[in-house]
Amino acid sequence: MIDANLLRENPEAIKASQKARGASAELVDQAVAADLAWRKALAEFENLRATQNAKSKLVASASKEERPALIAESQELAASVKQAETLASEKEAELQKIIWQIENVVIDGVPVGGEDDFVVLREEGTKPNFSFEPRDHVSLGELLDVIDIERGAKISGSRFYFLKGWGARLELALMNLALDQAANAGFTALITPTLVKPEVMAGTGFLGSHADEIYYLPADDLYLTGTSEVALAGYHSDEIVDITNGPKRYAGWSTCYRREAGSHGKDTRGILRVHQFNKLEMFSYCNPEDAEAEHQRLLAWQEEMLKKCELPYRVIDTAAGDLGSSAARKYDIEAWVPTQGAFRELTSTSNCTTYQARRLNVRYRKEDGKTATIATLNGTLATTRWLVAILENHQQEDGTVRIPAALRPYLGGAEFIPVA
RNA sequence: GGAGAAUUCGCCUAGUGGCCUAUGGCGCCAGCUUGGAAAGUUGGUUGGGUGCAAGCCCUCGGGGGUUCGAAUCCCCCAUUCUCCGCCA
Repeated sequence: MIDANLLRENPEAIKASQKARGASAELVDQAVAADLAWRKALAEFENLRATQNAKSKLVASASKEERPALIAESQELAASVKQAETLASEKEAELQKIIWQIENVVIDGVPVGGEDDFVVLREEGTKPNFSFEPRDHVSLGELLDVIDIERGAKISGSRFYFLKGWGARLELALMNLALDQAANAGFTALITPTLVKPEVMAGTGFLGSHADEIYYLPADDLYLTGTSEVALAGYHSDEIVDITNGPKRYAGWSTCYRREAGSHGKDTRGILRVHQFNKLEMFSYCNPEDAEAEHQRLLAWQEEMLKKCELPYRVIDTAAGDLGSSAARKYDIEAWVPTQGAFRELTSTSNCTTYQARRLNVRYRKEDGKTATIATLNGTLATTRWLVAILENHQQEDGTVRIPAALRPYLGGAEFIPVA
């Protein structure tokens, strides 16, 4: 949710942001009008209520003779108070409905445009130079017997798979490497619920335009989360978080579920785009003034992981039109996928500023003792998709895959994944 | 799935229709005291909304209701605990 003060003081800034995203600027005008209407109705109700409270108080101390007249007066008042209260809450609901649709205000400097208008910030690592025809991760998966897509489809349908043998171990190794890195950096590890209530899903901003990507269980009115970000953001909802000693950081591990409703025919081969995968997510609650610096720190930790996995990558600054509704800025790291001759997204880190926290009512205490809305940020540290890049970039001519040195301690010291 | 109990300001707790503008303790903050501390003592200590402000309104798990007036009475929901049943 955007800041009501900003709406009152500088609606033009919000309009400009909405335009940059390709979202509705008209919503902002509607919100300003609804805000005025609500405050007017609220003032009327509160004045009536104050009168009623005063009269009620008189009843208690009134004499027997005075009482009936006072009660009669109050009775009359009660009806108009109720009416005014109803009107005020209707106006508030109207305002909320509009204001919740307005997306986060984009940070200055974010590239304008849509999906293809990202800016490449840097490119790191060396792309492998194969002296043979490289196999894609599906072929390698079969050859090494580490990914079983056929049986995944047999029991669950398309976009499901089994990780098997060294494949299963490799994923756990990757997750553990990431978790250790995060823990050493001061993150608190969390294994999160993957079914959440509607208000939490809505609070994190996922029920907007992406609602059809989410699995929903109507019998229980619960949503399956597509990222542990949902649970991590909800973790401190309705709380005042202590960040006097710096940002509160969590490393959340969970299985993630995505319907991929809008992506039929896209990345149908292999495990690049699947309905279920595992992810280790960094999440940070911090002072809003520190949010942009924290964003850079999250990005640096992500790059550290990419380097440990010895993957060539580039960092992109996502354009305004491609940001999620909660994000004010987003950096993606894309790893080189040799058989596609392309960079593919392995991580994403978003600065949600105070937008998400305001919806979920997460605050911190300022130095003057007053409370204020906190800032939230998130970023991927490892996902199942990384296996694609690791397998393809580190393959040898004989089909074996060299294990990056940083992962070996988690795989009993093995240096290669052998052919099955 | 069935039966019962509970939910009060960080924690514990008092409170059965108006004097609740919510009691007391712990913790925390500030003052006094002290060479400094502890102890003692005095005061403060839930949050939110609105308004230029004074102020006003809301907040006793959440939402409705009864009433001139609800922490208190009624209904629904959530969560926790206990017991029974079922199950991995």
